[in-house]
Amino acid sequence: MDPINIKKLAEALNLSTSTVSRAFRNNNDINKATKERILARARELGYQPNHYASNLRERKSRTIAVIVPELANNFFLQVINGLEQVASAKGYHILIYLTGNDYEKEISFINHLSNGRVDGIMMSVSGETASEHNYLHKLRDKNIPLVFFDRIYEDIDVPKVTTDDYESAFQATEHLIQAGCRDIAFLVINKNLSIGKKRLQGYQDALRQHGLPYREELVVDCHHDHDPNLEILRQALPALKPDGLFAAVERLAIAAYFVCQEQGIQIPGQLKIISFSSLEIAPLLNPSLSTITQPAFEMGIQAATLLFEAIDGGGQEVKTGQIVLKSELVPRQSSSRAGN
Amino acid sequence: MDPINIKKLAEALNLSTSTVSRAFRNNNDINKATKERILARARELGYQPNHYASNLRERKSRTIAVIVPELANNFFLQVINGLEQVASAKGYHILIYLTGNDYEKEISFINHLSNGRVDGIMMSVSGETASEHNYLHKLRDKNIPLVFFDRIYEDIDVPKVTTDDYESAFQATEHLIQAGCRDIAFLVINKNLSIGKKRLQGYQDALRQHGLPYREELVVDCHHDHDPNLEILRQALPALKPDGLFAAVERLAIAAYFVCQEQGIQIPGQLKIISFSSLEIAPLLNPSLSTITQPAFEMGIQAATLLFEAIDGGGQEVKTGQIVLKSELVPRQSSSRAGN
DNA sequence: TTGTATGCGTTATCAA
DNA sequence: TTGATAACGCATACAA
Repeated sequence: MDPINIKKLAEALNLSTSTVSRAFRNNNDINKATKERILARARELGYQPNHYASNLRERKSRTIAVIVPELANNFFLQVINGLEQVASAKGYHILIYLTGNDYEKEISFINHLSNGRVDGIMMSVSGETASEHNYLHKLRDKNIPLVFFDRIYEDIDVPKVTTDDYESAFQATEHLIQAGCRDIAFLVINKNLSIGKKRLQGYQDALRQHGLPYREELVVDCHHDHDPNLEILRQALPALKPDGLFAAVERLAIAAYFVCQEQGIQIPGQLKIISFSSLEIAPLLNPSLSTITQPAFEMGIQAATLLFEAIDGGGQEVKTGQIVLKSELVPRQSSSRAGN
Repeated sequence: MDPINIKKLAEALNLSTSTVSRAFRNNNDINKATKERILARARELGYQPNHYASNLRERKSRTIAVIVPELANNFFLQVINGLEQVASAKGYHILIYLTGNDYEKEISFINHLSNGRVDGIMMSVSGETASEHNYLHKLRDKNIPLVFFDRIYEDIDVPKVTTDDYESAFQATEHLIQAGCRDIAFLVINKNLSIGKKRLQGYQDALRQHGLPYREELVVDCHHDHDPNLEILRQALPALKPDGLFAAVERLAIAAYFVCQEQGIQIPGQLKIISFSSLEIAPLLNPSLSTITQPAFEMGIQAATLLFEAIDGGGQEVKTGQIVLKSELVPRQSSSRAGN
């Protein structure tokens, strides 16, 4: 098939390309009847305006990018679901990029995307707070709005949507203390990353406030991947013999469950566990898992809304506020007082 | 900032746009030194070739679309992960579209994508086999390759990647029978959809082969959404009193677990359960869930590979074969013989 | 209400 | 090895 384009369609209708073009936009400078005629014929010939040509002309892509560390994670999934709802309602398309927690990849994506490929970017960052973020300035220079969610760089002045990480971590730790724990391990992937840091602080402050010592060895540095985490915990649990465990990320609680199963450690009898988690089936685990649940879907909606405000606002008055959503602590069996 | 483009960069370097353009492609018709100089200056000025202009010119988008019914599903997640691995290795970008199991949306996406927006499409279909699929012919007319995975339309002649649904369903049913079940319920969302149909057949044939009657009332039609499923099962379980339950989709097993918990039905004592599922934490459920696990990641890789073969092959010799991957039955406590 | 002409930023062809 | 030019398909300013 030779491809159909606006010119051929115009010829077939004995009209000019401008008129045809007008039929496909909400342009009122066109006769209703001709518009109908054009659309009818277009359907017949299978014509659709070429997206790339339109974008080139309009300098608008109607596309946004979402950059996340990974997909195999209920949290990001739900966020993307929220984003999708907002985006598709506005007729926007979504490009998805996975950094795999690789900082270099993040830089590469951003560079790639700063060429007008997208109208805006939503990102949960992969790198460490300490690292250089100059590559992000390019976006500002090019007027491409950026919104952070969950994992953020604090030194970059863009709109951010997070949850109350510090407070939730404080509560979670307090919850374990009140359940009778004294030696509470904190599992974290990167305690220098935005969220890891905040959650660590909440953990520390809760200990302090309840007169418990902060013991650095109880902070267990974990990995992004499952198998190394199993190894780490196989060593750490017998060595540290904690009676409480607070996981900063769902995946770490899962690993802990597996290792407890292996080593015959009773939850919550010998070890009480609570974790940040977006797992819908937390109640079905053995034992059911106490969670701090972040409003992930809502977060996607909010972040997307901020992003579209920036896009529609023409990048002029860039809002740079931070929205903090509340997480919910749901106690279940894994952290119940012994005997229950 | 006034935007930088190839022309300005060329001026700044006292070169022609053609030369600059060559520097950004693997074009050997260029002096190594000038190329270096161009790239250096480009970095300095923050120049990146405009994606839309390039695409318009080259008629290649280096972008593919993946259309899935939903995201909140470990299976699709893992498939997309596989796809992403293949695509990013080839420098392709991924657009993601969610149908929400809405057939109309699927049609709309396909129409949208038939304008050259993408170089290829990977889809797990949302509609019923019975419905009209003429909108898909447009893709063929426009030489946009399409590959189906998991949920397919059999009447459309494109490459397909599925798993051995019939055999797995047969095995799963047989597994329950051998565990002592006689009244085995089959939970399915759409028994007319490709996979639902195959799995139903496997279920039926296994019953027959083992001399058990096929009772239509034991086939429970479920919903895509969680809450309605709870309602359905709250009614169905007490009414049917099955001693075995085979869920065609992970989500249905989850719903069954919740309802059993509510109604105090013992798994596996009173009811044995097995389900298609890609849940990594199936071993941690209470009780651990017996699964038929599809090689989802592998499926993503295979489907993406087929897609790129079609894309790179210029859409000429369109392969239309079907790849069938093997699923794995993993027995766990939820279907163990009473007492274990 | 419709048509003409121009350019969006890039790349391919051809000539130098 | 480099440069001039045309074209990709569309949308807008302007003229009719």
